[in-house]
Amino acid sequence: MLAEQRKSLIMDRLRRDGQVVAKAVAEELGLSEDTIRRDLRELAAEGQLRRVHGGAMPLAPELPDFAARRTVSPSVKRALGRAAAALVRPGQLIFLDGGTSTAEIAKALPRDFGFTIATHSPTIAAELEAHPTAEVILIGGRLYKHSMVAVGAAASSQILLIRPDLFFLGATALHPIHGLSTGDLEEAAIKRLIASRAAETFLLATENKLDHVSPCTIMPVSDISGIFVQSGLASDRLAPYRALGVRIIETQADEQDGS
Amino acid sequence: MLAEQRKSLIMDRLRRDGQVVAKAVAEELGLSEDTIRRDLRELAAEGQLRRVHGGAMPLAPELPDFAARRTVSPSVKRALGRAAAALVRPGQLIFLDGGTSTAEIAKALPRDFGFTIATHSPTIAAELEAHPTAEVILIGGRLYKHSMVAVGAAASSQILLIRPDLFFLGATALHPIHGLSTGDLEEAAIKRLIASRAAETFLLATENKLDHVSPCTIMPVSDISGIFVQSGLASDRLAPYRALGVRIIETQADEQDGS
DNA sequence: CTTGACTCTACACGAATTTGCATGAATTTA
DNA sequence: TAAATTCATGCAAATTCGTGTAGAGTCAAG
Repeated sequence: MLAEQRKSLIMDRLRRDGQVVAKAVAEELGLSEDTIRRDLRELAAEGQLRRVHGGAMPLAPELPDFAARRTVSPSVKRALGRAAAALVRPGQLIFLDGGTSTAEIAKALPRDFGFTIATHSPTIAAELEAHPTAEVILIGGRLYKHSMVAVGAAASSQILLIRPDLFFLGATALHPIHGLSTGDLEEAAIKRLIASRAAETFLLATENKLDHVSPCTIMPVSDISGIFVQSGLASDRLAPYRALGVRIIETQADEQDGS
Repeated sequence: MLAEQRKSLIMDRLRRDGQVVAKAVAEELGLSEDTIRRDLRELAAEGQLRRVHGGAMPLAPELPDFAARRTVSPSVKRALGRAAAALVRPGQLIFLDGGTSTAEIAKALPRDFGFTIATHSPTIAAELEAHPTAEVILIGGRLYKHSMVAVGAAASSQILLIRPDLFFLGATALHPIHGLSTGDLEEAAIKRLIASRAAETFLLATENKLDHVSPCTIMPVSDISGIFVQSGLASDRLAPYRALGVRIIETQADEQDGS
């Protein structure tokens, strides 16, 4: 185990969990706490993290807006992201929608083979900067600030030039009768367009999206191939969706809930 | 076994695993560790990887490269960014190039009136999420990972649809005779195209860019309207540029030097 | 075919780095 | 206040590093 490798693992944990506990890392890696403490000290000296008693914290106390949205269900979204990323196969073209759930997919993408990611979210694209093997296609257009995705005619015309194998979609609301919906008309149009181009479309849905309705309809539930949800939901909540012929993929969140 | 063959195998491993352990490679190939170490040293000298104790790591996983570039002169870049942002007028269309200097412009943009920012850098676009009054146009295309900007035919065709009032440009090198240059051919082409569409083009140049040359030429110095530089440079270093009819805007860094 | 220059590899050895343990100080918790 | 963690430092053992050196292989000129 290389020292640098440890440090990058520590930084990964920090970004993922928002904190790092020295003892936990030491046990996990089978090394002495001294070694981990030394790493933390050096990373702190490099300005990579903030040293605290027992471990370390990120430098910036997380952007308030981002933090607020994260508190919804960070570990659940991670689980959804991991499960979705596992569908990716070498050489495929994957379209990632904007949003915090799909951002988790970007973090969990495999690193041992090549594929192409298309996205109209600059946030997702920036996230992929560190990825070693992913080719990235950025879809441009007028940027809809609230959700940070490109929309409009320019975005549409670029989307028409590609044909993704998989489309991982986020939505504000999901309802068995009213389908997928979101708050902005143009955003809904773009999502619909991407789905029409993609061979398969999958939705990532946290519990708070289920059985809700937002003003702008994206498409009926039957138009998507599958929905990723957290495990442990009552089966009668999922039954109406199953009845529409949609695959429901339940994902297990890891034990350690990030705060 | 040819040396080059070993090196490319090492690079493959690095891309695949995100790390390389000298000892492991030596055993696998039945060679001495010395040989592998030599290869690693040479690859590091070529800028292909980052040498660490026990092996090697990719160049920019944790963005040490980015961090290193920042440490060049954070307060100077802030000063350049502030001065450039001060040129922006209400209602204008501003094109921001990718890079750490132009990112400082994005941070310093006025917040008391409206304007439009176009950029082919998802990093810059993400930076503008928090801006209250800026409209953002994202230029898409194939993402050139190293500098995180969209390039290629798709990007070009979108740029041809807009006509910016100002273009704030970054470059790897600046030379009175050889002009502006950078390391990638496509990146140079995109910069050139944007400049040809913009009414005025301004370069942000930290001291380390002056009187250097990179492989791919962007354009002659005389094609740009002005260059932002830090104050306190020897006047004979700037004279050759002034002689080309280019405005030199000197900017005063603030007292508190970041780190 | 031989010679000489050049390159590459393995081994040797001192220097530098890393790691785990011990100790006493500092901090947190009850 | 007392007990329990956690921390920083010093130290020794192990690993890794860089340089110098010698031997093997390649290539071209003679």
